[in-house]
Amino acid sequence: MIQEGQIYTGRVRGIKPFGAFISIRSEEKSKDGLCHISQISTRRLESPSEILKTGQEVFVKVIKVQNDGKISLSMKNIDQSKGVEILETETMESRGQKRRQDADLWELTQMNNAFGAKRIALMGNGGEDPYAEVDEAPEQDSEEEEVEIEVSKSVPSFLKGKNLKLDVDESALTVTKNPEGSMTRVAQYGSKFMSEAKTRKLEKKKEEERNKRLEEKIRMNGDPLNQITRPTENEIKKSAYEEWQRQSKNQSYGIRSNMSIKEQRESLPVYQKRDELLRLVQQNDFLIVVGETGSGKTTQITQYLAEEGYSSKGVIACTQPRRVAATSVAKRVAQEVGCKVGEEVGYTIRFEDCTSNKTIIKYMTDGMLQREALVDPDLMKYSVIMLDEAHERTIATDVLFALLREAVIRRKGGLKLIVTSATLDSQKFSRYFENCPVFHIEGRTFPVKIFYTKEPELDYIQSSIETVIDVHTNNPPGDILVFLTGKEEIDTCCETLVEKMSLLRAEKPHVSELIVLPIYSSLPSEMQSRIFEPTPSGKRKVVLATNIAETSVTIDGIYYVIDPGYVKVNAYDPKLGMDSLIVQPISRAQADQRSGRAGRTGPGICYRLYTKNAYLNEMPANTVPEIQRQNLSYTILMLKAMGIDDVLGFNFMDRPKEQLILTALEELYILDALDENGVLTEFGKRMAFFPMEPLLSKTLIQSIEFKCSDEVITVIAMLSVPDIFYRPKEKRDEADRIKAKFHDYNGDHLTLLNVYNKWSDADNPRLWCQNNFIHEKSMRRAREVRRQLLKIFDNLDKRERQAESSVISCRGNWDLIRKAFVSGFFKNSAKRAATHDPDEGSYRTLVENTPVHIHPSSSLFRKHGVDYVIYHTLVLTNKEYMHCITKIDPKWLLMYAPRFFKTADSSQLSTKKKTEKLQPLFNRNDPKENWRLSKGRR
DNA sequence: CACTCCTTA
Repeated sequence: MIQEGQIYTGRVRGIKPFGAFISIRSEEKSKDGLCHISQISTRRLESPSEILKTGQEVFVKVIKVQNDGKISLSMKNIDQSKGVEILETETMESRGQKRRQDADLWELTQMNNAFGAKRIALMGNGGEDPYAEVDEAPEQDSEEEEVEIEVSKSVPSFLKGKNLKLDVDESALTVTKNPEGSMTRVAQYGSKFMSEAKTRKLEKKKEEERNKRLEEKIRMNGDPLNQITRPTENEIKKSAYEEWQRQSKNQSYGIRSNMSIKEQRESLPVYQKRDELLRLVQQNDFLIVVGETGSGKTTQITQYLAEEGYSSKGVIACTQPRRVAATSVAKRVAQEVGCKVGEEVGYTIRFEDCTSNKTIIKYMTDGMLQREALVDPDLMKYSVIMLDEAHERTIATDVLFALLREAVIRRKGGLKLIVTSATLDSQKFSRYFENCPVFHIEGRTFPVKIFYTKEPELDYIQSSIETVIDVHTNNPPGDILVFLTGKEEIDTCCETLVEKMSLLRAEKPHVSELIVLPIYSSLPSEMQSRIFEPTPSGKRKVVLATNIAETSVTIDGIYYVIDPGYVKVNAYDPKLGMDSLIVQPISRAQADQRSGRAGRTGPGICYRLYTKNAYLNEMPANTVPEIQRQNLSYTILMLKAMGIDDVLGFNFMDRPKEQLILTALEELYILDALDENGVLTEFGKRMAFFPMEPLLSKTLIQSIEFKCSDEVITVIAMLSVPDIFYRPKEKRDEADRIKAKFHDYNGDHLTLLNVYNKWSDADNPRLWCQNNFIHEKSMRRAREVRRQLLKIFDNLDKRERQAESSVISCRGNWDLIRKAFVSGFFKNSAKRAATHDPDEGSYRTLVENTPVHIHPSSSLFRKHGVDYVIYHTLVLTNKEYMHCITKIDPKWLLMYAPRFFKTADSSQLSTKKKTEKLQPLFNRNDPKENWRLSKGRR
């Protein structure tokens, strides 16, 4: 018999990313003639493959032999040369030694089926491989048992003494400059017009349902909306085509083709300052460039640097916050240089590396350079890096600020950094970069006349609509751009404008036609591109846009901008782990950016639907940088992976609140990416290989142990793209019905898997998407993410010297997929509220007990018998909604997140429940207690 | 009964 507490010789049977499988020799067979291989896991900083080799003999201590024959092992404090226990006395241990031991602890994990249990037959002297492996069938879930679960977070030593509890005030978003101002109040209460439109819509729907005859009548007479838009749509298309043909013949190439590329380049404002700019670059390692729009900085500065010879010392890089910007600028510059994209001039974005060894000018996304800094912190292949559009302050740019600042200093003149900024914060930028000079290049835009309202507007939707109609009826030709906060507002405004215009034109036939077009990111791209069609003469176009039209999309021919002064901003609440989409007043910088959109093709006018006083006194100067209002766990993991341990002291230009960093650290600790001392674990290192949120990378790695990585890769690819379900206004119900065909009983993660599988099986994927109301673009993107993930898995296998691929299919055992997600997303778990709860259908999160709701788009919406769930994200919009939800068995929380959950206090349980209760409370920190986790699972 | 925007080997 194998004895507890004894040291045995074992043999390493296989090395896993986490640890190893170890088999133990024993004199006697176990009851069923089988001996178990146990899994041993490690938290060392080295990879297990660096410590152990397959076939190697090791000394292990048996901690526990269970009734079913399962064995718990440990290698902690076993002298591997002698096979004896190292006994230490407490007094000898200095604090430092203790710490090192903690970090080196070989942690033991009781093997169970979910973690890839294998049995080996013990054959005696039969001559066959005594270690031949026998796969054990995955255990089916036993019938439901009631378990009460509560959170039992332990605070790691590196976070002890830190204030992890937040004050209520602090957890809420406070970014407004003037919380008492009229704009803030309006933002809080919302538009009366909107809420009225909403109730009107609801009533309308009710009426329609009640009276089918009326519906038929409407159909016979024609829907008022369609009556107006349909004939005009054809007209637009026809005349737009004619217009386009006329323009492409004479005009659109007109100005450009008259000028040679050389002449065009020399006509840019930046050309006048070429020599001065190059002198400053030569004299300084850091340089701030304030380049207004139309100055030519993005396309020219890189070329000047290359002409000046900087390319001989390394690649000249220029970062952009968006993928399209990186590719389109690279194409333009390649044209100017006279090469193909990918030769001397290239670009690198995710999934697309269009560079070669000839490339000397490289445009890339800021996120891409951030990933590159992870591999090479000194960025040795670059001689100059230009952080373009830095005033947008994306998280990647902010991180690069600090990383590049250090890299430039370390490389002592070998690397130059150019940062572009807006006028407003150029001094701040200069101070941060060692008081470097600021270089101004004037832009080339047309003047924009700005009008303010005399009184504060109480309903910005209503006044936007009124202003549009006013401009249309009274002002000379020129298209209108209106900035609204979201899809719902835009749709309602579109409808109202079309209605109002038809009434107006019936009354006053001389009023010209107004073409109303919406644009927001979730609109399919063929609908989006309609805004670029030129306006037929004699008509006017009004584009209702979200802030997508501030930077990402530029529409030619806009002469009027209507700016109500609000945006929807995402503010992450670290305490609740919840994104909040809140309507807020914009910043002054943003207001200026918006008005600038009127002056691109000629002098323009901007109507600001707020007072000048509000602009000056209620609006903050700058938008709060993203790094101060997002979940930072991915960013912090990257920093840790770069060897930056003191993230609290990291030199951010605008430091995020300590709470935001602390909760990110805590999240990483909970996921086992950080150890007790806040040091990156081997597991965390592996997580950093994946370009995604830590919750996702943890799930991905765990899925190997759950033997369902193939499927989990697909689901995570689907989670990493924008919403795949398309819901056009007219065919909403049909779309919903078709979507329901994909629903899985257990929730949205598996629904996504269904969709992906059906899509990849389809003969004609394009047609399939059309028929099933699915965004084809997102699906193709998901396939790209999937491919990338497969590659990363492959690389990890090579790194771990794994012969077999760790991409494993669960072959239909989809419970394993849900279990894998529990092991990553246990933090995002919620429990159905008690049935007597007044708010029926609501849930409460296990971590903070926040009331939350199932989003109506979920396949679990209004489903019964769903008591425990995990969710992908929590977003506060109209309500606190969980998005992408999957039903789970609460026992899984105990099994796969044992450091985080425990069963509820036994005194609260009924006697019946007590007998069924899975586990007594145990000491999570004692490896000897780990065996309890899977006891009772038979 | 429902969605600001963007990115990441």
